[in-house]
Parts: sequence; structure tokens; C-alpha cells
Amino acid sequence: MYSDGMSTSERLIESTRELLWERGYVGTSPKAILERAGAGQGSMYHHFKGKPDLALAAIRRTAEEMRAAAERVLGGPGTPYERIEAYLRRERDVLRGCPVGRLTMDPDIVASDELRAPVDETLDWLRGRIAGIVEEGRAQGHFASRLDAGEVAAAVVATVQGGYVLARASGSPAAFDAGVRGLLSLLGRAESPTR
Amino acid sequence: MYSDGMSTSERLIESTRELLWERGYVGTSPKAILERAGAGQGSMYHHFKGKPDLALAAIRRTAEEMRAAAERVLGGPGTPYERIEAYLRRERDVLRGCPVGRLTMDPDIVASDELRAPVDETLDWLRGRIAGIVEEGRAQGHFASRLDAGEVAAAVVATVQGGYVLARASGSPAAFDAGVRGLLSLLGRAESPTR
DNA sequence: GTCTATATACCGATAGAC
DNA sequence: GTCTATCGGTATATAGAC
Repeated sequence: MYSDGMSTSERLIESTRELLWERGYVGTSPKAILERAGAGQGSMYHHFKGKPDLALAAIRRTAEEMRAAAERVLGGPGTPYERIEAYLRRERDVLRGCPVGRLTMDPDIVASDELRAPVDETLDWLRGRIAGIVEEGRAQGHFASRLDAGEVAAAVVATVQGGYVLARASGSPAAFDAGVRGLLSLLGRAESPTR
Repeated sequence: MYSDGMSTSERLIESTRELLWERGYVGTSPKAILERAGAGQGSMYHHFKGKPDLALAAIRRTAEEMRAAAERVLGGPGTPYERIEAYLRRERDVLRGCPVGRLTMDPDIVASDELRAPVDETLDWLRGRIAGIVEEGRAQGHFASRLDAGEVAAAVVATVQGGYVLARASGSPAAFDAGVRGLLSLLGRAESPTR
């Protein structure tokens, strides 16, 4: 529950972001949002058209933050392999899952083009960003030239998203880490010996 | 809606399986189950203790089916690489997601040890089964000996689970296929040249 | 075993006072 | 802008007739 200097509309968005992450869209009720934000019904319907509208604002902000966090690592120093490794190994609240990716399992999100759009755009951007790095590595001779950069990037993003699934199923982050190490071992092996 | 020779309790379980796949646990109401099964409230509470009890029966059956389907491919003919490839490329209703894996994004499933158990056991079995095949391939010299079979298996399972996320985000199975091809290209490259 | 009736709570939204 | 009151509908469960 927020009691800071945040405006009511800010508190509503932040509360919604948390609840969407914890419980998804279907599992999040306006009532729960209002309680956490310390606001009444009226405030929510004054600032937003309804639950979908508020969720959209929350999702957009979460997507934006995830992009920025990924860019900080992917755009950092190091060889292409090192930057992808840094992304895969970056600190994560593994058991909470991905605040963006988890929304794809929400039927009401997938059913709405508007709500799905920021999710799609974010994961697509991530895939493209990583593909560029793989391509860069290929050009520099770090990766085998027969690899398809877009496909490898898809495998990288999928391993992360699937790692959350394995971790949450077992109740431990270990499975996530195992998947990441497995992928890195395959990727490392793909480094071209001709470099 | 089932009107076959199925018993009422069978129809309830099958309806629940469908709805859990489509809408998850939180998004599935007893009312929706009853409508699809063509049964009344009384029938459900006669055969099951409540929603969690019925869901548990449904999840167990789905988990069992998924295991059997995976085993049919993984236990089939071919080299270790070919069997893993067959698993990754096997026909899937990609946009519907994994009926077992998707449950890990359901807060009420993860919060219940009883409901989570069949999910955990299934994914863990799958990982172990694939690890055995990777290990077999390593022993036969098909895979590099420096690979950790358990880690590679985790990456394989994670790629599948994450592939569903990417596909559902974009509304197209293409991203799933791309991730699979990316992983296979890395795995293929890992085949030992000494075989 | 199956049905309908009923119960209490919550869902998402609207109305209108302040 | 924020609040409370209210709405029709649903969630999950129980009671009890048949």
C-alpha cells in the first residue's frame, strides 16, 4: 500500500503493476488494486475508463522498464557472447516470473489486441536486439556463420521465458539456472574456431 | 458440451481439462465447467469436494497424457539427436500453449503444493528423460563430452515452454518454430566430430 | 446421483454527493 | 478528485427435494 508522495493515479498504476505480476490479469480485481493503492472506486474510474484501461497503462510501463533493463545489459561492454551471457545471467526474481511474458498465459490479454500489443512489441524488440548481437558476432567470426541470428535469438529468449516456467514448477530457481547454463554451453561451443 | 456415453464425473473432468487449458485455474469457474459438462451443481459436489479437488483430478490426467505423448516420441527410433529433434518438432497446438506448463503462471496453483505437484513431477520427469537421452548421446560420442546432460535437457524443455510464450505474444506459431530451429542448430553443432 | 433453491461474498461498473 | 451507495451479475459452496 502506497502512502508516499505519489499521486493517486500513480499509485493505481503501481499497484496494478504489482498485482498483474503476482496474479495476472484475470486474477487481479479492481477491489484488490484499490486496497493496495489506498484509493476508492471513484478515483479509479475518474482516472481510467475501467480495468482494461488501467491494466494497459500498467503493462506499458512494465514493458518499458523491462526493455530498459535489458538494454542496459545488452548494450553494455564485452564481446557478443559476453553480452548475451550477461543478459542470461543477469539477476532476476526468478520465482516471480517475467512480468511481461506471464501475461501471454492470460486469456483476456491474448484476446485483446490492445492489451497484447505491448507484450508482443517488447518480446519482439528483445528478440531483434539479441539477433543483432548474434549477427554482429557472426560477422566478427565469433559464431559459426551457418547459424541463423534470428533463430538463435528466439532460442535465447525462449530459454529465459521457459526457465521461469521450470523454476516456478519446482519452486526453486535452480532449474532456470540449469537451462541458462545449458544454452550457454551450446552457444559457447558454437563460437567459431576460425576467429 | 459432452453428450456422449461418458459418465457425469468423466464429463466434469474433461470439461475442466479443457477450461484449465483455455483459461487457467483462476479463470475457470465451476459454473463454466458445469455448463460445458451439461451437469448441475449437485453432481459436481457429489463427485468432488470442490473446485480444487476437481482441478486436481483434471491436472493429473492432463499430466499423464502429456507424459505419454512425450514418451512416444522420445522412446521412438533414431539417434539421440533425432529423438530430441522429433520431440522438439512434434506437432503441437502451439497457440493454445502447454496445458501443463501454463499452470505455473497461475497463482493459486503455485500456492498449493497439492496442485503444483503433478506439474512439477511432469516437467521434472521430462527433463530427466531428455537428460538420459543426451547422456546416451554423449556416451556414444554424438555430443561433446563437456556438455552437462541435465543442463542441456533443461534448455530443451525451457525452449519449448518459452516458445509457447513467444508464439502467444505474437499470435503466430512462427516464433515457436524459430526458437526450436535455433536450439537445434546449436545442438547439432554440438555433435562431436569424433563420432 | 442429480436437480433446484438459496447463501454470502465478490466482480466490474455507475451515480451522485461532497 | 475523491468518496460512499448501489447495481445486476457471478464465484464457490451448502441444503434439501426427488
